[in-house]
Amino acid sequence: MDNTIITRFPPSPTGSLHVGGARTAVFNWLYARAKKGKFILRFEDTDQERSTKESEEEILEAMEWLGLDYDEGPFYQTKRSDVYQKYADILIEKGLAYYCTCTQEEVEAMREKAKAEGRKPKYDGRCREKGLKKTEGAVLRIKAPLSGTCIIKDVIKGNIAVPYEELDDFVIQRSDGTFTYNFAVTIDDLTMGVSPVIRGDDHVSNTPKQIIIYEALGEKVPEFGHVPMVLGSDKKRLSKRHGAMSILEYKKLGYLPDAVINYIVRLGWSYGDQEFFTRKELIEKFSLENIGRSPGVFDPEKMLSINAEHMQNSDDDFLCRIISSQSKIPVSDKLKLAVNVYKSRAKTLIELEDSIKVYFTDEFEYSEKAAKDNLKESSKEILKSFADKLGAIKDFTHDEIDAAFNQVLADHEIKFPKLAKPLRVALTGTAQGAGIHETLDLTGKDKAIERIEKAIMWINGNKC
RNA sequence: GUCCCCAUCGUCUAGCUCGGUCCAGGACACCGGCCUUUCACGCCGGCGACAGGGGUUCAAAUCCCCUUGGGGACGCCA
Repeated sequence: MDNTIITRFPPSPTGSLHVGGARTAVFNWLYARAKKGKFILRFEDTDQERSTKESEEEILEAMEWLGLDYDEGPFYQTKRSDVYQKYADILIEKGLAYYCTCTQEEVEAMREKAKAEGRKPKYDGRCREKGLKKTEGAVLRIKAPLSGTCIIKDVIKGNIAVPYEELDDFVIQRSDGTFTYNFAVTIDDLTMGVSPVIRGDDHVSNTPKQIIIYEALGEKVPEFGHVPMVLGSDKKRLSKRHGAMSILEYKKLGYLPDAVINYIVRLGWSYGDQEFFTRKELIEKFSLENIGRSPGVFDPEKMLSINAEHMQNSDDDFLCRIISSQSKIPVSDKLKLAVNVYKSRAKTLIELEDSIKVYFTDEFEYSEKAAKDNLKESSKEILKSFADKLGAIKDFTHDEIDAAFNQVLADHEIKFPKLAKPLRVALTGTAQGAGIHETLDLTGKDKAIERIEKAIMWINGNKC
């Protein structure tokens, strides 16, 4: 018809969207966006036992959070059996599919035997030429080529050759009338015009089966792109214990969706030495050719640091809105200032919120060590005289504050840190954080005096 | 067992298509230092890899073969 690129993401709603799944979703989405094509969402829910509505909703929510919008769907395989039946009938008519009445036990026995003889475990095709009619308990099998080689044209891995002898006459329709995964996927991709089919590495061995179906139907075989798996730190397939939790967990942990996408894409794909990408840049620069061929290990630390980088590069207003919605602190110039000053000190949105909330509440505690080291008897007078000077200030400007600093410093014959450090602890409860001017600005004059007095009381109380 | 895929610092990777510019570059982590009232940020420097063995070649991380290692798949699951 036309050359529009159509990609798809086909999760089975049997669990949440985790890192690996999200990555193939992102690759498909990016490629469609990069090529100005279409991105389709399709739920492969033919496994009625394990599919749940909750999983479906969670996947939808995760995709929305990541900003992976789709142009068509979501489609549901369970609602498309009539389409599959139509194509199965074509195959039967062409004599390229046949009914088989072997029991599962019989087939299992064949496989055991073949295995024992050192051959590939497979169905031996005993019903292939029997011309059996459809009967209770019969399955529909495809007539697979007996010889020759299947060439998978893979845009990522290059051509892959698999001898047809490796495959058997696999089942395309179960005895209960439902269709198997390989058949449903193929018909879906075919009828939805999907190409390239971008999916995980673990599907390469399914691909020859699907090619057999396309060819039996006399249809054009799409292009494939198999992306390598994501591994855990032990080089084993990623699982919960490696931190392969739901992608939504990262939202809870305070990650930015763009950072998650950046990390996930860069794991297995590269663009020279560049590490940091905005979503826009990714769409501009993404290409299938630059996806690597080897599996990659998921590194939570690197993802964290990419997130920190995205935080730093984020617009203050944008960060402000997120912090406000997650913390109930209303958006204000003060919040914006706080975000601006603290965003380079936080690796996640949660850390950011934690570090600035002291400016929006009167309830905060001194960190034990910070108080012990800085709120000492010797700091009392210094703090006291600074509070007095502050009280006398007319304009709460940096110049006036500096003047107050200098006076206190001169009066007590001390260096700046002797005042600044206890002051920061008095104002924020911790020994580290923003510069003292920013800290004062965020606290406000009256609150600053109040907190200094509170700190002095604390020193007095602590003494006894 | 059989088939398929893969192999550069601890990890993600550049380089491999067109062998020499690579005694291998960047990033995370780690270790020093600078900046600085603190902590971050930033900047500078350090540590650290072509799995092994054979070829081909004047020359190999780059091409070929073998070995080893890792991953995946062999269902009326997806």
